[in-house]
Amino acid sequence: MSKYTTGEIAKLCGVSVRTVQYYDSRNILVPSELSEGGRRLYSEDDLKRMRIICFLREAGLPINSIGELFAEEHPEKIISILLDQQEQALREEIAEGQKKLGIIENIKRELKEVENFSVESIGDIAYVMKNKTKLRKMRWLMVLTGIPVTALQWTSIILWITNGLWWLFAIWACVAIPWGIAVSIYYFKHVAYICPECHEVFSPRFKELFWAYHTLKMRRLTCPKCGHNGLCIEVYAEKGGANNV
Amino acid sequence: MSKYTTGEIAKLCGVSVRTVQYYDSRNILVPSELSEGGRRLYSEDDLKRMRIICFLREAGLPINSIGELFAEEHPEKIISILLDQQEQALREEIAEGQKKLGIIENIKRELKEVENFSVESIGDIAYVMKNKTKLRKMRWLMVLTGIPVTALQWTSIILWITNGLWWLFAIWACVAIPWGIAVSIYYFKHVAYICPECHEVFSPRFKELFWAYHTLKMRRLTCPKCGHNGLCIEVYAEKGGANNV
DNA sequence: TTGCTCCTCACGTCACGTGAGGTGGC
DNA sequence: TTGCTCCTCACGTCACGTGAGGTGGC
Repeated sequence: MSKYTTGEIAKLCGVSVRTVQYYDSRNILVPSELSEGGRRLYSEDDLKRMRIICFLREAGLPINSIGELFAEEHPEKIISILLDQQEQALREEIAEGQKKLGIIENIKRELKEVENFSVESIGDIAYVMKNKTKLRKMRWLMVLTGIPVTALQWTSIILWITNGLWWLFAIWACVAIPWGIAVSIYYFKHVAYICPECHEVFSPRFKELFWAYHTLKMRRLTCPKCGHNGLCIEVYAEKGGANNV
Repeated sequence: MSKYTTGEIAKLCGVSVRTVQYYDSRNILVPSELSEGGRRLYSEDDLKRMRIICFLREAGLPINSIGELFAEEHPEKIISILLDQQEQALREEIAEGQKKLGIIENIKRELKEVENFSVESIGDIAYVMKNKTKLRKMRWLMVLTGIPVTALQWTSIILWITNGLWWLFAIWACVAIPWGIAVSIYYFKHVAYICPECHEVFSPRFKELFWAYHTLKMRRLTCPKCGHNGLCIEVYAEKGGANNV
């Protein structure tokens, strides 16, 4: 019967000598014999067992579980539980990793649009990302409530042209003007802006907001804190005031 | 200027008090003030910084990297490097997780076909899995080399029936019989079997092998080690003999 | 005065890696 | 005798969690 030394077991299983020693100390794989000089001697069965241990470790099973499996009289009872648990854990781990990856990719994308980068810009990106869905929801809500108004607008215009039916357009005007004001107020109450200079989140005056130059995501405003005038990113305004984020 | 205690910072950022204290000890977020009683007092800026730290931690960045980012005079130089590194690391982590998941699923599938489960059965599964591609390759090789022989067979049979061309079939027989023998020898030289009882990997005699009852993956054989007779899983025979796996 | 919060050690986690200093075995 | 392998401590990793024992602040 051939005997293997620590180093041989390690090489045959593709692990370090330290790992083999560690499994001994943790009672996962205790050598079946010790030499007179105190060296570990492993049997053929030990090698087989080590191969099984390494295989299960490749699947990510913790060594304690592997140890329990070997200690158990009826391993068939716990093996499937262990595998199910590990599968569950791995799925969560992967999902976690993908979530992190998503955050990284988001940061990278947003980073491209930042001009004067400082560490605080990351705070702005965090703010934008966390409220992105809320802002999007609100914008969609506005588009959807706008559809009937727009439909009425075109219907009334067409009827005016084709049938000379002018009063439908008058009704539309009576509806659309208050609707436009209400919507604007609602919208401006629920958005805030981030100063690219001092990274303050602020809600500007309605008047400034209304007339300011803007793109889809930004608006040229003056920061009430540092006085900087520039393009500010639009975000959803958290309840409780802009400062109390 | 409002000041926050450790507990307030923790609650506002959704972490534990211990975490806030830990970031202080690691110089990631040192409170801007200490009370006379030695309690940590955090400013508004500290809170903002903590938010950024927590956000970057959500992306999985190590706190040391976050600390460097804040220490750096030109963070724009290292932020993209850090993000790229982290993205790379996450992709590897996810790939690693998926590999482990694949192993788990494989074990589960193979486990269903095992009757008398013992821990050693996992060793068998490992063996089967590691040599699966080799075995599959060999089987495909045999099928592919068999195609011209089979083509010749049918061509000759058809020509014999339709044109009375008997000698083509005779040629086929002269080719096919040695071919069959050669292929069988080659095949049986490259496969081994695992005893379901003692988990020994063995290569049986050609005669026993040839006549034994078999399915696609198993063959009824007698184990030379323990004498057990039963269905043994077919595996690829590792070079250097079956025992020296 | 009484809860509540906060403070500082200090150990534990998980599976080893990495020396240090010494020795077995060919 | 000389390399090579192996041995046992013992600390380090990473980001905290979890007590223990004591104190600040309303």
